[in-house]
Parts: sequence; C-alpha cells; structure tokens
Amino acid sequence: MTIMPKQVDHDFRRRSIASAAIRVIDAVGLDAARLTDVAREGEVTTGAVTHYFASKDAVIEAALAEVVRRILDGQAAVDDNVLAADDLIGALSSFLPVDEEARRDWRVWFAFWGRAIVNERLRALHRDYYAEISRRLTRTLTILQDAGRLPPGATAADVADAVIAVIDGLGVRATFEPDLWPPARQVRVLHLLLIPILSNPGGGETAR
Amino acid sequence: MTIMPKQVDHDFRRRSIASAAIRVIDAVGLDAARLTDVAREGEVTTGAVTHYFASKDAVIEAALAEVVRRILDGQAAVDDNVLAADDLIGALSSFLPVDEEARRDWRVWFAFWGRAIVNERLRALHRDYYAEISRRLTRTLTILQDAGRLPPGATAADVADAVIAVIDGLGVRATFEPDLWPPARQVRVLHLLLIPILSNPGGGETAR
DNA sequence: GTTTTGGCATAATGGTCATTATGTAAAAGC
DNA sequence: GCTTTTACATAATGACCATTATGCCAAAAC
Repeated sequence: MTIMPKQVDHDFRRRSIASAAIRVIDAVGLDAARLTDVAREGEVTTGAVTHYFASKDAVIEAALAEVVRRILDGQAAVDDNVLAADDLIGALSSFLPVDEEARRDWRVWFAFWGRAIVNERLRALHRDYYAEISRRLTRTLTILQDAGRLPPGATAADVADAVIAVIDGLGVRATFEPDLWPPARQVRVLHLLLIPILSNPGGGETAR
Repeated sequence: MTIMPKQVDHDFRRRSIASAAIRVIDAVGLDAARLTDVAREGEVTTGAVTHYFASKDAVIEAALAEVVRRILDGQAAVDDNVLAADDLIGALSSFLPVDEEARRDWRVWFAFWGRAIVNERLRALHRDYYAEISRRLTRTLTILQDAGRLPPGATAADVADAVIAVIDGLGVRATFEPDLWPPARQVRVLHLLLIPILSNPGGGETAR
C-alpha cells in the first residue's frame, strides 16, 4: 500500500463500473451495451472505463462476476437461516423472481448465457458459480439426509442439483412471463415439486 | 402460382438460410454472427440473404422461429407415443440434452434468451412457444388426471408447467456441463423429480 | 428470339463503436 | 515548490459490417 499519487480505491471503482454495466445490460441487452453507455451510467467517461479495464470483454466479465457475487451473497444469508427456521423450501423461494429487483438479476443472468456458450472465460465463471452453489446446498442437504429426511436412494448431490434445476426452470418462466407467474403461483409450483423430495419419511411437512 | 420468371421455392430458401443462421449462431454466438457468415454457411452470397430478408434482425427472427418449429415437431412426435407407451417420463427425457445434436439445439435456444429480454418480437415468439408447449402438455396431463394419476389438489396446468420447468432447469445444467451430466444422471434426476408428481395414487410406476 | 422481370452476385457506402493517443489536473514525495 | 506519477478527460483513428446500389444472368412468356 505504498502508492504515491492520488489515492483511489481501485477495487471500488472497478465494482462501481461493473455495476453500471449490469444496469446497462439489463436496459439494452448484452451486445447492445456500449462502453459509452456504461461510462454515462457510471458517471464517468470512457477514459475511466478503459483505464480500469483492458477491453470491453473485461468489463463484461467483471459485470458477470459482480452478478455472481451478489447471488452467492444472497444464498449465504439464506443458508444461515434454513436449518434454524426448518423451512428450506420457504428459504429457497427467495431465489425466485418474485419482484422486479429479483427479475432484473435473473434477466441479466440470462443475458450472459448466450455469451457463455461461445466465450470460454464466461463459461468458466458460469461453471464455477454453479459448482459453488451446488456445493453449498449439498452440504446443507447432507444434514437433512443424516436426519433421514431425503428420499432413500438419492444422493444429497442429486437432490441439491434437482433443487437448483427446479429453481432455474421456474426462474426462466417467471422472468419472461411475470404476469402468468405471480409469486403465489411460483411458490405453489415450487412446493409441488420439492415437497416430495425434501420432506420425506422422518420429518414433518417442511412448509405450509 | 402464375409467376413469370425463374421459379424458386421462396419458402424453402428462407428456411435454408435460417438453418444456416442457426449453425452460425451455435458456432460463434448470436451477436458475433455476421450476415456474411450466414451466407457462406448457406452457400449463397449476402445478396441472396438481403434478398430474402429485410434486415439482420429478420434473419435472426427466422432462425428462432425455425428452432421453435423443430422443437415443437419433436414434441408432437413424443406426445403421440406418450399415452400409448405409458411412459411419460421416458418420453420427456427425449427433450433433454443427452447428445451433441440436442445440446446444439439447447445452446442456440439459450442464445436467444439474452436477446428476447430486450427484443419485443423475439420475446413474443418465446412466449408463444412456451404457451404452445404448455398447452399441449396440459392436454396430455388432463387425461392422466382424469385417471386419478396426478397429485390431488394440483391442476393439470400447474403440473405441466412444473414438468417444463424441470426440463428447462436440467437442460441448462446439462448443456453447459455435459461432463458432469451424462445422460444417465439427467434421467435419474428427472425421475427423482417427476415420479412423485406423475405417478401418484392410481397408476403403477410410470417408468424404470 | 426477343423482351421482360425477378433472382441474385458484387461492389460501394456509411455508421457505429472499441480502441488508441494525447493532454491535463492533482496529489504525493522530496 | 518542483517533480513525478497516477487518474482520468477528450479527441482521433480505424476496423468492422449492415445496408444499399448497381448490374448481370437466366428463365419465362409470347
């Protein structure tokens, strides 16, 4: 930390620009997002953007990393309360796109999928993200499994990935068709799918 | 059909170019796909492309329409065999990205999601597609419901959309992480999630 | 076989950005 | 207070590509 001139929180500025990029991406789409838009949204100039990022791809990559970071932070908060409240499905429902803010996160998340297909670095980020969220959920479910509350014959990992798949699948529909998927319906279908695999022999009803 | 010069199957050429666009989109991504690439892939020139489509957006839209058409054709074939074979889940597994060809369809399908967020016409196509597939599946499930084989208290529409969500969710993971999701695992998790809601009181095990 | 017209190839144009280059202010060190 | 170095702003460059323009060719009609 022995830098000489003009102290600036380098990391903070990068994050700030990445956040601006997220807002722009949500507004106009990933490929229509221009660096000048990002700069304006972040209340800086393109000079600042290029100063902090080597290329446009780097900006996009940072934006995805920021999105992932936020989602994982959210999950961490949820995880902490899951076992205590004994309401796993209720906690999981907080990931669904039930309000405009959550829908925005989902939209941006989707925007990256198309790129991740052809961009190796984004694909790696995507992979790492799912690996991490799957790992965490598997750990939580292992505790349930030890209590005999998972379907016999299913591994905790399979159940965790099944849960993730359900949330992703519902997230897609609800994000694109919010009027067909009011929060109540999202939660209803979530319960329909998850009650059978998350509240088996041993324990009582997990929710409702 | 009283056209004078040079008879050409207009519709066939459009589809041919749309198919070329699909291949290009899979190879390089939606936004990196150039019209010259599409032309080369379709073994025509850009002149032909612009002759058949008013703009690049029109080409992309036609490509999405072609993808949707293919998927729906696939579903129609499946639907016909579902009730006869009494193996709904087995039939549904044919939608999963279990081989490279299916993964390609899924990849291209994902590529459009990012655009559908900000492009009204693509969003409408996306919506219509899901409406149609949901409608068909609901119809099939209504028959099962009448036979008392759906969970009591669940509507056929909810079960249908739950099934679609599961397939979408598994599709995402398996497409991006094929090595973590060999076909056997996809099918296993599909059964884990669907057996409880598709083979309830009345009938026997639906698959396995 | 001549004319007509759509089907398309080829080439030209122009707009849109990402990137690069250059300049400036301001803070830190001495 | 002078120098140095970073942090940016502003302006210039240039590549890339969709779109447009032009023209040719081939088949149909007569």
